[in-house]
Amino acid sequence: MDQLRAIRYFSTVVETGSFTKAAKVFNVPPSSLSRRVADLEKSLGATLLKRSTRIVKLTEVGQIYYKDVQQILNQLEQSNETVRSYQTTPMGRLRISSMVGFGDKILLPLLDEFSELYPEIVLDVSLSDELSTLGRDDVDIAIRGGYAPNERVLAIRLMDNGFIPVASPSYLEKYGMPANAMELKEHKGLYFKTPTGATPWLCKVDGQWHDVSGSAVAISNNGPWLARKACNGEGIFMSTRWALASLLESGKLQELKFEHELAITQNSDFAVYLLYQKQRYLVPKVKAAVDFLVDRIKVVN
Amino acid sequence: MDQLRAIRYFSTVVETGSFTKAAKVFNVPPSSLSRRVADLEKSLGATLLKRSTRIVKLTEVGQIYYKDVQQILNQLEQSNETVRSYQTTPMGRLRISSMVGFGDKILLPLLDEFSELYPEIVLDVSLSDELSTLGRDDVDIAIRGGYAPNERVLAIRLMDNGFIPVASPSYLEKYGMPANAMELKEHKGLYFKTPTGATPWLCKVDGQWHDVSGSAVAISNNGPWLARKACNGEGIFMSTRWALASLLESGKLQELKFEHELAITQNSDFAVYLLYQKQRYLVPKVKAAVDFLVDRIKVVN
DNA sequence: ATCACTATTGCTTTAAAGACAACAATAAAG
DNA sequence: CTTTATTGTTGTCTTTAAAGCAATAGTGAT
Repeated sequence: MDQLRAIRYFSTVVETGSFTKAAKVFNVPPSSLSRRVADLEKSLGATLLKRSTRIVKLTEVGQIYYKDVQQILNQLEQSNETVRSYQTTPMGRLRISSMVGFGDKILLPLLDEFSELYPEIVLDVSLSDELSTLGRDDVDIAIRGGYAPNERVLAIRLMDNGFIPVASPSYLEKYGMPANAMELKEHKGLYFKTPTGATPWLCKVDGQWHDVSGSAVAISNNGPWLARKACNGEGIFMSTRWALASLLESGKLQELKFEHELAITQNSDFAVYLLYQKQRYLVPKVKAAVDFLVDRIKVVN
Repeated sequence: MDQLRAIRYFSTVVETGSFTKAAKVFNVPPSSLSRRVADLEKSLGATLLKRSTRIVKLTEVGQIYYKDVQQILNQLEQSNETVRSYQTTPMGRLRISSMVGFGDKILLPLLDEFSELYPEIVLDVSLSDELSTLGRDDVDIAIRGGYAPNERVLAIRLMDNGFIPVASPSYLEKYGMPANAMELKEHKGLYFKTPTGATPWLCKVDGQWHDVSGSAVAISNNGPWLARKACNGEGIFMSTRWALASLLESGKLQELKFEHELAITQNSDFAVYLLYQKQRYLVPKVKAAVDFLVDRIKVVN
């Protein structure tokens, strides 16, 4: 029995929820799928699917097996691709996932340039602050802030990701420049929201963390909108230096500096990391992109 | 093409270093292997094996592919086993790996009892302080001290693994009881050696780590031998409380207590962990062993 | 230079999967 | 409650792919 074929059949039967639909995917009669899946079940000594003429659904073991097998198929496909593309020019679909802010400000402009260098690579970019699981094989390269990678995943520190407090000159004129971090509590705040929650204003004094957040004017996961509000003098805003760079340069916002530095998490090592599966570095398109991004971003930085 | 079969052929050709030898493993003529491997290479568009009539060896890509594929075969086999053994009585070979000291003192006695409970399980126990990689699928259950598991691996904290300093009454009579941790520097030391190196005497005072190791009398990875030396009054010894329990109880050794606790690593969370792949918990033999060990050790503790 | 062994190739045989039609079962529609 | 359309399975035939076997060519050791 061709177990792999049987597994592929089983897998798409699960996904389409029907033997006939799955049969169309493979351009074979439904009877083939029925037979192969039956073979597979026989060889495993367990029924994977509960069938009726109208509905097909997974049994308890079936669910387990489907999950496992899904991953195995992915890995096999990746290994095949690694070998197939070995020592060829970079080409094919490259799936990149990035944090929204970083993607807008830094990644996408770089990728335009990258596309010119490697026209045979088709970029498939997803911007999201939800941390996709990576290693679960749905992405070639991921860019995340302070993500703890597992052993199969390599992390390259791209740039610092420290948050700095800023406000517009008009705001500071109206409400005064806070003399120290503690005074921030009396100010108005525009808060950036990550998937793990809002980002408070924290300050470490004598080894002790203090929450110095002011009253909230607005909370959002949309950085530019908050930045505009900050420019309008609606409050103090904390964001990354790179996201604020242009506004700082034009003078629309200015950085607030304190004796004790601010942060938005007690985790000290807040940085932007580029993540990829280390074995995938052998695939030319992945290697090209990793090398390119690391080089460019480290130079800029 | 039955890719899986081709991969299995390829894999054992690599392992036996010969098409003919591999053919005997499968009870098929060598020509079959030759053809299937050739098919595989054709489908991958790369040569995996450099053949001459006398010698077969992997190409560069071949090595990569072999490694990947090995793991995939393992995972598939595990998934199949999971389904096959689903809801059967615990049976089959159970591979356990443990640290030497813990194995001798605690694990093996418990396993004797376990064997009586589950006579159909064949135990395959390896004691070693080298941290086997686990998750790389060569072991069902591993017991390790302070191992950082990856996401696929579940870690259950079994018991504390803090090191305590001990010495024989005779030693203390001769050299005096050290009044504080710093004085240890003037004493004689018996040092336990882990695969990552010897274990110094460390002491945290006011948030600052100090090495308070005394002059070395002996260094070994053999705990009992060092313990005997300590009983002979040859020096101060640091080891885990559970390893020293009987000697402490009999009074042959006594614990040295200081205001500032000692440790052998700056890592605070030093404990004995039981590790297993979480999906494997569905396999009855693994579930039986994990449940048994956790229950028994937590009760004792 | 010969010899023993090994991988490959051509051809035949055998086994397994695909194709097609008929059938049985079930959920929705009237 | 019956009909109907759809779906999964089963039987039989066809096609495809792998196994078997014998012969060949190449290579490292004697």
